[in-house]
Amino acid sequence: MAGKRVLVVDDDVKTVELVKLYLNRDGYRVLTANDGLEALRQAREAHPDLIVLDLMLPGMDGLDICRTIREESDVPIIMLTARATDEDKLAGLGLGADDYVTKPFSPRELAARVRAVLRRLPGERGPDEIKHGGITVNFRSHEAFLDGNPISLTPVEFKLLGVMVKEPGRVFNREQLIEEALGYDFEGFNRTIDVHILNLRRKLEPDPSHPRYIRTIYGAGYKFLEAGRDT
Amino acid sequence: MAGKRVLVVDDDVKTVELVKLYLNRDGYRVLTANDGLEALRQAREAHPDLIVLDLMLPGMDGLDICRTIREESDVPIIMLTARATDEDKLAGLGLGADDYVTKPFSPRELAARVRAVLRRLPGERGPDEIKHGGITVNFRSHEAFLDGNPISLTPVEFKLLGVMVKEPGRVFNREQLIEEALGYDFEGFNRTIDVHILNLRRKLEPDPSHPRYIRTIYGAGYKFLEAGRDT
DNA sequence: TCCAAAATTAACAATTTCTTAATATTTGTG
DNA sequence: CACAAATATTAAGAAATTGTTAATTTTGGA
Repeated sequence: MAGKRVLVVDDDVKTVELVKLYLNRDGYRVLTANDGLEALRQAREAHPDLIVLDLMLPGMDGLDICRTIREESDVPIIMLTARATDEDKLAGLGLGADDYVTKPFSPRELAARVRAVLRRLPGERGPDEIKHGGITVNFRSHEAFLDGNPISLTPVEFKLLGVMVKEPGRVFNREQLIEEALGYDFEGFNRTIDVHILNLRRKLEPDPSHPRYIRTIYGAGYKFLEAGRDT
Repeated sequence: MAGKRVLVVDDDVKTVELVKLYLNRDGYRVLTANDGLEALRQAREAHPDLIVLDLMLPGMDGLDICRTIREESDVPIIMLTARATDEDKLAGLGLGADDYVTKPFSPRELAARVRAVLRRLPGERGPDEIKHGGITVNFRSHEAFLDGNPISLTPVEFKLLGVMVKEPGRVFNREQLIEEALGYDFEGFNRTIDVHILNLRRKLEPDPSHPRYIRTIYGAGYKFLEAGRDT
């Protein structure tokens, strides 16, 4: 993951610079363009891994740019717009935008969305079903099982488990879990995660006070234990 | 790393001199400015590696300066301010400040933050796992192993070992270890590190009284022995 | 709109870790 | 070898983190 390239297109230089700053901080290489033609040129020549595209552009409309780029490649696009109507949203998504951010936006949130879109890129989507130990998570049917028996999870619980189960052994801190399970626009208390973890454990741990699947890493976060390991 | 340049901007001459003294001591070359216009001129002409910027300036507001500088470069900025409200903090960070210190501040802490910001600049992060001799440190899973067997470390112990293991053979003095493992806002006793090192040794040294991995350098600090060396 | 389920927050308890201080040991030096 | 300075060790109290419960707010559907 050595510095993916992100093309940021907006006619407002300040906006572009602000976004660039935040993306740089996340380790991305940032290309910029201030109008539609320049955006097209960059998209064709540099083949960025993702494009952040303002809907309102001088000369050529953002929707046209989006459509044109879409005809030439599958690069993910995050739309940026002042308008917030559902029609715009649908139009943008219909044209192949992967996400949608309305102005004024927090650069922090945009950066989170860029991370999210790029993260779910490689290999499109993972397998429909993942098994580890006695836990089975089926993303297609949105079901979870413990030793073959279905367990009923709330949406947040399902996402939490899903995120951790995809990378067994990896420690996720609360901020990471919030970003994945509660959404990057969540502004609340990060210990909310604790309660969801607690509820998850009650549903899937044989002995919730001695967790076998979801382990706490003191001072760091939580992780789903890789299968077979018991330490 | 030959003397990075830091621009310090504050209308109070004493403050500037105090900060300059501490930064000089750390080996930085320090430029100074007492008002907004001078700050802008310096920023444009000298291209410093980092700017310490007071929020309250005569003539031009610090936020305006910050915004203007941001339009012209990606130089990291540490905000300095008497106000401490969350809105100010957000405004500053939204404008691209990299860190925030509220007055009155300890010059020691400011210097530490300058080091921290400059350190995380080259960015990215190292490998997920590092091995030396019988020691393995996995940053992804937040685990450490001795000859393949997991050893359970506290957060501070893990950070300490992690820092040293990344640069085997390098001596770290107590202040450096405190900055990395306890945080640059730590105000406590120097010798706290000794206890953590002791506890680390108990967990990972086959014979803690004859350390093989974490060696004491009398009068200097500690180092993680490079693999294969035994002296 | 109203209800039920879910999510979030707040408060307090339980646990783990950190820090300090006091004492012992080791190291370097004249 | 003796002395001073630096480091090691121990144990206890302080601080931080997490677990848990319960009350409140929000959400989504009938």
